[in-house]
Amino acid sequence: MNSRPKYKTKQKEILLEYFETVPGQHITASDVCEYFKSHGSPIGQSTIYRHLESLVNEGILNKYVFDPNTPACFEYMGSESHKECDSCFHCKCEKCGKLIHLHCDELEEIQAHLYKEHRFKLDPLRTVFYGVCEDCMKSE
Amino acid sequence: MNSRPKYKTKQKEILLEYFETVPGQHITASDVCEYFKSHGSPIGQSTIYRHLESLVNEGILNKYVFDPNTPACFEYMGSESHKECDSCFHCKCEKCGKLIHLHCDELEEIQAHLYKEHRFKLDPLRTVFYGVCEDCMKSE
DNA sequence: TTGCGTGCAAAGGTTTTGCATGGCA
DNA sequence: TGCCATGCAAAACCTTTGCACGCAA
Repeated sequence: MNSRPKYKTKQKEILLEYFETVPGQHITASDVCEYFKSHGSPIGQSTIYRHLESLVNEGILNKYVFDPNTPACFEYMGSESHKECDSCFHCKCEKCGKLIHLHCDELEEIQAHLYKEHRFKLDPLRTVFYGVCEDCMKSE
Repeated sequence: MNSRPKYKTKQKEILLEYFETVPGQHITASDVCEYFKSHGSPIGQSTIYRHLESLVNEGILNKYVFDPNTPACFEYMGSESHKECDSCFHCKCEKCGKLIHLHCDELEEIQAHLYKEHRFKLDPLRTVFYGVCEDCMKSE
């Protein structure tokens, strides 16, 4: 729905290359900024934000927001559609803030159930399960 | 984990009273601010934010964040413990923004599964399922 | 050459913090 | 009286926007 890129630029190219090296990881805008700064090819932060937005619109990245005043996280979903994470939970620990990927078929059942019984089409990509992770349970 | 209120103050009292009048609705911090300002008993915004945080920690309010740069929403969950919503999904429609309460035993199964198989203690009060509601699916 | 892409700087809006004052117990 | 709670103002924070310059086609 927003500006579709018409030119192929160096910045966009290396940005995508970077994300391809960190599949399944959660990256913030400032992570990206730092990365390119420390690699000798800095990219302006507004450029980064603008690319992140358009990549999200294209479905190449996924965006997660956990709190205001906390940077949003972006995850590379592959340029093909999001097959890999169709069966992937995202769990966020309320104690330590850790983000966990769980690959599990159970999610599909939940999805099917919500759809059949409650007429609600779950979006697994945006849904985050909050709770307490194993490590933090131990130290409680 | 944060400052627990020790004194009973007027501000806290009327804040809770206000939330009791809007069960199931989504209220932002500035909504609260405006409400009390226009009712002749303004409350400092920092006070409001501090109370909102502690009420969330007590489980009396639930907090939803949809985007950074967009105010967080708060929902009254009942002052008694959270019995009523122990078996309650919260589903948020990405299209129309509607919030849906679903009462369903299935959640308990999900909870048990996450705990047993993945060592993750789900917090149903903070977890929101994102997706598309029935009405919006129809009009798609 | 045309106009999109870039990057700096500044604005924008929400939330947090510092600190002095006021109020509960 | 002893602390906690309050509220103002300012800071902090991430993100967006304005605008001039540069670069792809």
